[in-house]
Amino acid sequence: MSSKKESNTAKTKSPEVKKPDGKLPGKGDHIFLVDGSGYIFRAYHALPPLTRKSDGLPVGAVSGFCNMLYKLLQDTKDEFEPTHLAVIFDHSGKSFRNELYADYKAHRPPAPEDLVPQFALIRDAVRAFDVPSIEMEGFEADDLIATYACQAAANGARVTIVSSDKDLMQLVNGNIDMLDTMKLKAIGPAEVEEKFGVGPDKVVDVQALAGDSVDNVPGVPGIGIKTAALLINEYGDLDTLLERAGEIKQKKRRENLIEFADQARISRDLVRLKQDVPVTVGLEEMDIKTPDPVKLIGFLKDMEFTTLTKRVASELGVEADEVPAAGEHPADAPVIVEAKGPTERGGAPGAVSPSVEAPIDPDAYETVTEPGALKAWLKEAKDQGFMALDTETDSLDAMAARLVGVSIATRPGKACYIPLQHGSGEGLDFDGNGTPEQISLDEALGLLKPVLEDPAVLKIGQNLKYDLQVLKRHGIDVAPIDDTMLMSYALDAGLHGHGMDELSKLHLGHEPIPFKEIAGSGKSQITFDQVPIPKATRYAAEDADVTLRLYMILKPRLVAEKKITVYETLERPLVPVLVDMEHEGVKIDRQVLSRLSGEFSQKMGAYEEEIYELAGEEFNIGSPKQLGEILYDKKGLSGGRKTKTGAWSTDAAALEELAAQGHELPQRILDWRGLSKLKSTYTDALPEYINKETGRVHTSYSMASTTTGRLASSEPNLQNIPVRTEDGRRIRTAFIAEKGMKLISADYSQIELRLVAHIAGVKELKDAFADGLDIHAMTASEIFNVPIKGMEPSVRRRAKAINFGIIYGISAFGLANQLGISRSEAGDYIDLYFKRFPGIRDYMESTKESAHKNGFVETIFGRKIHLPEINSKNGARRSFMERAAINAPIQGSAADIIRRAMIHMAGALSRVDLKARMLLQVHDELIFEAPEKETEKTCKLVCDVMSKAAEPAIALSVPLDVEANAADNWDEAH
DNA sequence: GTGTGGCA
DNA sequence: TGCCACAC
Repeated sequence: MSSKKESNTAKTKSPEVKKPDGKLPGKGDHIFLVDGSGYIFRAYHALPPLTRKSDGLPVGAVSGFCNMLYKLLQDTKDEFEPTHLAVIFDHSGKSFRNELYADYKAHRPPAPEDLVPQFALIRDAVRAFDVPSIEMEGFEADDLIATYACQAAANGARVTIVSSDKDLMQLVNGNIDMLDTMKLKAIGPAEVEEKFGVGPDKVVDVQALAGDSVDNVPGVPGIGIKTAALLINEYGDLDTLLERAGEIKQKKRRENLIEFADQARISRDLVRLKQDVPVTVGLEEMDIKTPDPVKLIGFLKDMEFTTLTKRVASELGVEADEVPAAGEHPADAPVIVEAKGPTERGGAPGAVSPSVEAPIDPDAYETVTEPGALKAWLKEAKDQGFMALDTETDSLDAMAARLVGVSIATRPGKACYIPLQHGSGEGLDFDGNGTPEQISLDEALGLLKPVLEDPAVLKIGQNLKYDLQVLKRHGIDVAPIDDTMLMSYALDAGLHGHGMDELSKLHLGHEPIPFKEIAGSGKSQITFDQVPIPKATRYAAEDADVTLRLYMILKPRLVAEKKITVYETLERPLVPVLVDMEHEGVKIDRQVLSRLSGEFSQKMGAYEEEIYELAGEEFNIGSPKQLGEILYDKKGLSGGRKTKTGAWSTDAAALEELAAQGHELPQRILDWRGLSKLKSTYTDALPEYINKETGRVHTSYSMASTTTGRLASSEPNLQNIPVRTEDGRRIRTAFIAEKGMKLISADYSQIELRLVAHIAGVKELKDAFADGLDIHAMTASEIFNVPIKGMEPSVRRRAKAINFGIIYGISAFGLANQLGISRSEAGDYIDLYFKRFPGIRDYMESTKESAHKNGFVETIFGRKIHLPEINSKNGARRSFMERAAINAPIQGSAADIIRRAMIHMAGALSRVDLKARMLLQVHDELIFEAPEKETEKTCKLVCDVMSKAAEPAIALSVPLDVEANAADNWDEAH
């Protein structure tokens, strides 16, 4: 141990002090386990908000944490002679306790916005101190601490838990104590007894009875810590107490103990810490090491903690000025430290600070063809904790694409391309020596996998969902990730698109090499594996380089513009969820579709004959131009409208008008059109999308193509499968469950109207939803002043149209069209509606006003939707944007809620061990495939997760009702 | 109001 | 490219 002390005062870094000695703590050793999460919150709340001077990055909690950790290391050194130390964090997301009790910690508000980005920085700080930073998915820090404490104590070591969390007091015994560094107070068995009225071994029983409002542990009503201690001291333990509860004299207390016995037992399971977590980091890895001065001081300097930097430097005997600022944060973010202006350039010589502005030069990229070279790139990524990543494939279909190559960027301007399957096509010979030189696919994947799956290496990409999909099919589960496309979306939805080329031009002023230029276009287009490797390197490595540069611009903006929570809660975590859904696909019955297709063509043939007969000639029914001429010019039907291009309008509304006049031809055209659409778009097109390997259809969801936050589905679009007409619904019967499985469809009832009630604060609507009333009938009754009982269906229909109109930012014009009434009549309806629900008019007016003033609106979760043309001089255009402004918070909030539900769902299902897979999302509906035997349980869980999806971020003033049904096909389940 | 896709 | 039709 004395040698340790010497190394603690070593003057410079040397190889041996960095090397862990790997000694397992035993007799005579003293291990310190720091409750990192507790530390973070105390640091955050105890200190005034502090931001980094150069760029405003919030670093208050980081500063407090570093000071505490440093002080701990200093203060304890002489007093306790610690030999081992680790900092243990909660893993984000839920723990196994939510499985026991869904509401566990449900009252916890989300972390403050300016604290969120500091979590990763604090983990970096721990690493900079060369202290192990430990966390595990599914477990809380307390359980890890309990496991390590017991292991070490069993081995004869002394243990000190650095925390003031009362939940950890159950662990205290002769070998284990606690230290509250804030109050500089040691907590031993006596202190525990003072707090709980019982010894540490009975703390769990007392907590089980008393409950905990902070963690939402239910306990037994009417029993606090005092009473609980009294009872436990009298009866010995919880089980005996509950068995003999009948003996208790006080009536209410007796009744509650009997009624809530099970709840007390669940509470005990919640508070009892797990001591057998399958930890992956061993105690021997916690031996105290002297930090590497370059790493530690580099980090502190980068954070701009001047005082602490000086203190640490003098302690380590290093000149702080000689150490460059880290310039980036391992495992999290290469944050730009330098200022933008050219005058700020030319800092300390040798300081390597990545610059987004260094010119982009495709000739500078490296082609990696040797395993050794790949290893070097990956080592750099691992050492710095991040890399930009891009994959090249031979197809745009992620479920069919072959991986052709991978590109990596580690710094702006420093990027490489690793060709993997070039030239495998026939007759290709790029260098005249047979196939191109490249690392074999298997060897490259073997090298890439540990880094791409390393939780300490951040993978940065542009639309990474695609790359994740491809790599998943090659056995690699990439994590953690950051996505520049989604960052741009969280920041700038509505302002512009979020594709790489567009972002590059916009933010970097650089136009990336167009794909066309290397692969050609049209008929002569080649796939990427056929592109000569030098050309491929220029293109592929540039994409990784550009992505990294975009990241360095967009990531700080998320913090500065307070969109980090939107990104972290609604964008980033959805990526792996969608990867799984797309990967899973949905089963489609080919026979059903082909039968329908035949049936539809037969019917269409019959209609065609009839149509030609009525028209007096044969023509292309599918051509609006020809059709208009036949109907209006030839047949001379009246009342035709012209489109803005001057052609006759032949849309459904126009044809329906003609049909209503008693003409037969337009009705037949409508019938024909309906079938034609069903046949071409669905029955004929869908089978083409059945994947050869999986036999299922894998749609692709785009996360950043709507302005409001909705997803969009394409190739094929499974969000517009017919449901309205009988013929259309038959297409849904082709979507089926695997044998032994069922499809479950769960949808939100009236979610957008509920959000209107919540956002606009309309009491009558909120009450109606709370009471489960028929909302359209209720609206009709209110505005037309008729009783709900015995209401005419047409009256309810009108109210329903108005309700929809509200969601869309109603205009008299639109409502008139919808209901087939005059504009003035529609205007009267709207007036009536607003008179009855003035809150909605107020909401619309204030939304428009703020949209005009700010140029954007927001959802209830803070998602921003920009409306750059809201102040357009063109009146029609402006009105259009105003309606979009009214609709966006409603549609967008609903989209946010279902995104949250999807993100929560994956964990919720696996926690209770249900095998169901989420397959599809259709805006307010989620479709699952579940084992027949689990359908009931799955329906319940799905409804539960969906209806609570807004919590705990938002407390909605309306309930979110969800309906779920199971069946063999989608039509019956819906 | 928000999308995707087929067709001329 | 515009029109039309399907979904929520």
